[in-house]
Amino acid sequence: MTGLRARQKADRNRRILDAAALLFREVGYDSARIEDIAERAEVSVGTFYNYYENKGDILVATVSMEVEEVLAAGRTIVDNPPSSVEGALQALIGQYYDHSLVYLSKEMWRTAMAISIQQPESPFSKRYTELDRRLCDQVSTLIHKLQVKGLIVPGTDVRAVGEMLFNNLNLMFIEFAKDEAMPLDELKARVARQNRPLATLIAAP
Amino acid sequence: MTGLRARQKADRNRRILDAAALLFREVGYDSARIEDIAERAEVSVGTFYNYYENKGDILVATVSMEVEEVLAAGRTIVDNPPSSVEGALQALIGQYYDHSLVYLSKEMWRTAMAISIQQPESPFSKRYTELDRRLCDQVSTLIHKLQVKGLIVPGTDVRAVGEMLFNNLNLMFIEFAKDEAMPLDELKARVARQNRPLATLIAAP
DNA sequence: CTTAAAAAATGAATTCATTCAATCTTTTTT
DNA sequence: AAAAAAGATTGAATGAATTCATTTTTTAAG
Repeated sequence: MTGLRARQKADRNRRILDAAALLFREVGYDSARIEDIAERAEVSVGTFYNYYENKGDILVATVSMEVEEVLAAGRTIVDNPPSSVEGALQALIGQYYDHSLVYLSKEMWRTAMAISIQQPESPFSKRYTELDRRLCDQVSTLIHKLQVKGLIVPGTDVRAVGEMLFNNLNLMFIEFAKDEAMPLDELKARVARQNRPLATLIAAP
Repeated sequence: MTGLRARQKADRNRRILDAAALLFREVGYDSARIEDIAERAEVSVGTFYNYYENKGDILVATVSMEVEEVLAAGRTIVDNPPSSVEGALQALIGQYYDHSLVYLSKEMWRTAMAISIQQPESPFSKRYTELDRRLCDQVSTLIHKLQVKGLIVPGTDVRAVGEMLFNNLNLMFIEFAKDEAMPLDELKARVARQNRPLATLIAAP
């Protein structure tokens, strides 16, 4: 059986994470005070810092959980993709984007992305970056599957194409998060337009 | 002649900007205290805040000056591009990347990019975003010129291609800034590989 | 069961960005 | 040229994140 210490630790960690996620959603990242998070989690401020390096860290932890879900959602598309290059891409990317705002506000995304850029060495930033890499892989995998199905011209550098498509959809998501006024549909439409040339050109005749 | 007040204002503004740029380079962004910047610029802390909304703002101002130079450097390539799609792209992108680290450290880039994402409504963030847009336009312009020259298949959506190429080079630059160990050459090589499929496919036969 | 060692929790103290009411300087008006 | 108005500067006060010496709790040893 697990020792008392280990159980308490896991328990406190969860309480802190839950309290933070909730408070971020309620009042936004900036207005959420560490003191309040600590109070809700029934630990001291000092203890908070034993579990997370800094305020940003716990946001990135929250966001990472969301990205895990996005990855899982993407898997259903990759496992059974539409049979056109453009259609498959739109399905996967649409899945990503639709999931993105279910639990997180644009402000939370902005903050998490900013932190993962600014402090790339913190443990949770590394986790976030790793998740991005897996999303990128997922896009490449989709392209590869389409190639195996004969939908993409043989000899295409699948990884290069996947990376370019992913980097584009990722940067466009940053633009989307920066602009509170931009609706999801506009994001999708713009990315679809950007994808079209490449998608059309790599499609097997 | 300009009024005394206007002259003093311009002078103070320059002193603050110079002091900040220097201090950022000397000790890095985080360790540079507003109090020290103000002291070097021979103004009070309060005055600093009359000129810049917050600490991030003045970094983004510094970085923006650098991006202006990158834009100017890019113009020389666009005005007289190499006569192959891949070559032209590599020349322009190489110019961008080579310029990027002349005056700014990776840490300064990271911080500036993070701020422009996190506080997109601050005046200098808007300026930074605007400069990004102009860089993107420059890439599209290059593609367009190549198309006019007959080097790219007619009917290609030049803007869509330009945006995708730019978003890719931009995100790769973020990755580069996040990884202190990555050398410029690796960045260039990776982007060149990513560009190849699209560059090859849009090239007129 | 007691005691020593290790691991965690605690919150008061520190640090730094940011604010704002009071003061000073420049410009405009009479 | 004096007075009023407008525009700027100032630095002490505020507020929030982060630190760290001390205390408390848990585990391991005898």
